[in-house]
Amino acid sequence: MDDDSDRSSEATELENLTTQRKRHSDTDDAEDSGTVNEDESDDDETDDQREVSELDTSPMEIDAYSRTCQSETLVSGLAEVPIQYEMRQDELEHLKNHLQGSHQEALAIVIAKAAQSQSGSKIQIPKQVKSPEGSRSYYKCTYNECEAKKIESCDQYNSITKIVYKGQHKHEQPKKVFTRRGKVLSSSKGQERKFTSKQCKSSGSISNGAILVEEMDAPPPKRRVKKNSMASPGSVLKAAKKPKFVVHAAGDVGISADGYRWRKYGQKMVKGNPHPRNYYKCTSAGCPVRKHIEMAVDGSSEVILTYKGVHDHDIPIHTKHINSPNPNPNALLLTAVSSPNPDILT
DNA sequence: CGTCTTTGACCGGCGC
DNA sequence: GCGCCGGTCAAAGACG
Repeated sequence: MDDDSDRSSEATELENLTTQRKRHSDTDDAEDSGTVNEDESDDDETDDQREVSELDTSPMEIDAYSRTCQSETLVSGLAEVPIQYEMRQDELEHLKNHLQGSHQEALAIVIAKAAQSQSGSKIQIPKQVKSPEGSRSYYKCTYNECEAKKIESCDQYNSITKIVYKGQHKHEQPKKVFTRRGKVLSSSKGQERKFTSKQCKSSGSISNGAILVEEMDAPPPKRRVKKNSMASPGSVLKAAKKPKFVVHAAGDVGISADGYRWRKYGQKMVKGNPHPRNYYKCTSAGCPVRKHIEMAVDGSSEVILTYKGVHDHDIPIHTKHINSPNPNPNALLLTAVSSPNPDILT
């Protein structure tokens, strides 16, 4: 089978996922929110998380609360938490240029930009105003009833020339750090170990382009070991060092165009998500890389891709998108994320 | 006929 | 120790 059909089959899979989402969309909104709340409370709830629940918050409010905490996470850069960051078109262009180089560099840009936009204590929603000299981005604190605003001025090279803060935050700076599933990773005693074992080395996102990239150290290996094949401690150690990437992408972006060939080896319903998670292996001989794809729980069309491991080979196909005059920046970013760059591991 | 997908079963980790 | 859960295996079927 050729590469195009590979991509198309995976695209079909994603289309199926999208279809499933659409099929669920009428009924799942209420179900989703209920499921999320229920699941997190009965499964992963920690003391700190209960603290959130005790605030009599709806699932959406909890989500908002966890998002509020994400900027803190970004600063520390050490937790498994999605970080939302809206990237402007000119920034995307800038990113694309850098993607021609190393993806680590590109990631650094995303991260830096995200850090810039979230350097305050809150996630802020930007509204951009362009001018010949550059652009201004308007941010508003998303915290309930908080009127604090930030105006960020950039020059034509997208360098931030001025940041103006208006108003005071009416709340404490959030200190809790949540995992993706709502686990509190820091701020309470006894969480430090887990914090370091699941740390996120770097993060960035493009929410408008709808891609969110997370890179994290792999958690301790959960792979089962066959009874008759004694795994050496060395191999376990090696597995433990497998990097893990989590990519959030909108359903309509070219997420299948990461350039590698994948073979589906499993599908599983996971708790807290009405949509199945699909498991894929890289089909290249000996390549240990795996990924799984699932639809986001929330009402968005977001698709969550999780990559495990590093490809020990080059991209097997010619990604003509990359060489085209107008490459899809999202596909570029995904290609960058999954490309076998050893630098990203260190 | 080879390759890929589907899907139920199995296994290990983890929390209680 | 038990049960739940996520991840993987592998047989069977589908497909080109």
